[in-house]
Amino acid sequence: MYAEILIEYPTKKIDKYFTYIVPDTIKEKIKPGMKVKIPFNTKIINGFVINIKSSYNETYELKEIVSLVDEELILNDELLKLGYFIKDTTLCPLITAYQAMLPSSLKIKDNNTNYNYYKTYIVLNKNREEIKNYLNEYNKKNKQTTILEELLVNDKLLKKDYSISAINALEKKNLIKIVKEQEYRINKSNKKVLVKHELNDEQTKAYKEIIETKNNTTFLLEGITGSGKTEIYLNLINDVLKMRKTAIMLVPEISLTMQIVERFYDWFGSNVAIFHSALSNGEKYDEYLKILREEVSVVVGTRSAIFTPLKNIGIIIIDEEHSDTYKQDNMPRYNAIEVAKERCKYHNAPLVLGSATPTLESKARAEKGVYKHLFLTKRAGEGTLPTVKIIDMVKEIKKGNFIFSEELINGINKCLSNNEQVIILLNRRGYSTTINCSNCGYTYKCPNCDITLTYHKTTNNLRCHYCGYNKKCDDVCPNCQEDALNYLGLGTEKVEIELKKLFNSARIIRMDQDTTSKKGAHEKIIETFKNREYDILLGTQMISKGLDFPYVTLVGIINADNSLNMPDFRSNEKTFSLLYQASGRAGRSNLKGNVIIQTFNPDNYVLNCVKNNDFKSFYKYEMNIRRILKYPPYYFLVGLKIISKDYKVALENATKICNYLKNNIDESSIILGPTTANLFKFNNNYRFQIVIKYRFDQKLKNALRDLDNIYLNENNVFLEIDMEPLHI
DNA sequence: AGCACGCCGACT
DNA sequence: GTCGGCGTGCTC
Repeated sequence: MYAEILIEYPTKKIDKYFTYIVPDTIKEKIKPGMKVKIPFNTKIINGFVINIKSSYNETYELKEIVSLVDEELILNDELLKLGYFIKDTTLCPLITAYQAMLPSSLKIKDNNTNYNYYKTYIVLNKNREEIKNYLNEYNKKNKQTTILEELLVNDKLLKKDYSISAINALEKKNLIKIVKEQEYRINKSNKKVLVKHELNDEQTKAYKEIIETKNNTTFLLEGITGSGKTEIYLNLINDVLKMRKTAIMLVPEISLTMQIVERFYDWFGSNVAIFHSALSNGEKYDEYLKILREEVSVVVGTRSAIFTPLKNIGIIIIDEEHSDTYKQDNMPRYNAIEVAKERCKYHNAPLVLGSATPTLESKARAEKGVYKHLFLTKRAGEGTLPTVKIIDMVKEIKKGNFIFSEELINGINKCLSNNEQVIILLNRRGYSTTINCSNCGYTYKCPNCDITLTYHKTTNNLRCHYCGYNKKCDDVCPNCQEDALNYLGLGTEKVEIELKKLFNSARIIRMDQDTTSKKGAHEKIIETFKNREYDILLGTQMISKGLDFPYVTLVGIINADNSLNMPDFRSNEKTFSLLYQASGRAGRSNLKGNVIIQTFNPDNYVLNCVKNNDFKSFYKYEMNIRRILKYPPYYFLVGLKIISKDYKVALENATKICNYLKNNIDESSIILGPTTANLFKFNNNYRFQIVIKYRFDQKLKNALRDLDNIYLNENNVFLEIDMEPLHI
């Protein structure tokens, strides 16, 4: 018996099967999808079984598998097959696809032996009558008798809570015994008594349409902010469970996971497993085990939760489907939406994509009838859409208001006096975005990357937000030694300081990458703000999505131009969705909401669409641009990056690749470049970029594969291929 | 990826 | 003379 095995190393160079002899001792147990120990070259490493076969035709001598690593953790057939799909669509080494499917604690290269978590209990070793008799005869009170009495009430007690000498004595007398039980680190007991909201007409219609469709259909549920999408999801999953099937629900990121997860626990109790990056390895391991053991039927999680080994999937729901967190930006560069489609096809299950601002791709597909289009146009409950105002900051600055407009200041004051809450959004962290010298014009740049350094006042240093480089701040210009350094641009740190100056009685909390690095920090900020321990929540885009604070009546957006000016073909779309989502945080209860958008481009079409809550017009406008410029959804994209420590080598190879593509792909496809990549220098690597726009190209995939293979053996230049990139 | 092997330069 | 730099090639 022989096994075809993938090696744990995630490189394209050894992306192939290695054949090993299966020793008789594990013949009965070995299955595809198992992790094994194997000799490879000079070391014993981990491998992953793909196929079992009875003969081999290799000419060289084979080695034997050393041992199985875990008999319980097997990737099932569906997921094994899915690995090939990932490899084929993202051009990754097969092993990386399987690595992505496993929680970090179970990754193939992980050598950690045991994540199982045990608790030690004491239980009675005789029946109750015997114990009662014993207590009567004993007729004394001490630690031992207390334990026995408590054990008569409770079946088991945690060993660590009681005196070890008393326990030992009782054990000797054979009255109790010690038992070890495996526990899950996350334990949600049973469901709560539910306050189910009645679905309104629109919700009911959407819900019925989905639940009555018995086959693999993709739905786009386009519902305005606060229209009650989650309520529909919960009802759908509830029905799926009744049919004895399972469900996956994806959410974009942790900051909003907890609010949604709580509702899932309320509905489904211990039938839910959760996955997101803030869980510890042990927690992830436990949640994974619950799924493998078929103890849960609902999984809620971020991107990688799309790979959970649930069987008999009845529905997959992807909330906030426009979120770019669903695409992984390193190997394997998969998009969870595409993976979801594949899994739904396999299980013949519906896929629901939900958003207030779907991607243009999704909306276009829905309009073409590829997806079934469902709408929610009304806020559920009492909420009404907020009133949005655009403030011209050019005029405000003339009045001397550099950061906050008069209108915003008044608005905040009004909120504070009404005991309502405010959210302030600024999509940039740090104190100031650049420091430059007004004497010689010097600007601080990262020595490793082509990017200006951001000044952080709390730590008094300059940081590169890309590679993490940081240095202490100087008092004078390092170039001309003049005391002429200017702090330009605005970050959340500075806004926080200014807010505190202006509203000294207000309680202000800041939420950005710098205040949420610790485990649980997200939840804590959201929780305390929800409990109204703070009046103003200030933060970057992480505060814009999905959160539900009934007492927020004002959302202020500072420097809305920030994201508008990003050098990316999606910048309009990103801006619209960011501002629209942020606006949606206001007025979610019976209190009327207001939104103030501060900008230097008050006439900008995108901003005015946000103002009018008009996704339709924005969509039409942006589709026209995309059509003219031949971008998605009219064309598909491939992004190639050519990376080298040596500028010349990078450029030469980029040009070579471009020529290769011109000769080897369909002439209807458009090749752009080579140009310098968006982040031209990153970590001391020079980066060039080629973009391919295509519609139907039979030759493209092969050409890309060939290129990929050619560049495997290059040591000083790397080729990175990104199929359907979100950013170029 | 990780490691052995091998071929050159600059040290006690 | 030998230690160690990293370029090359192989791994069932």
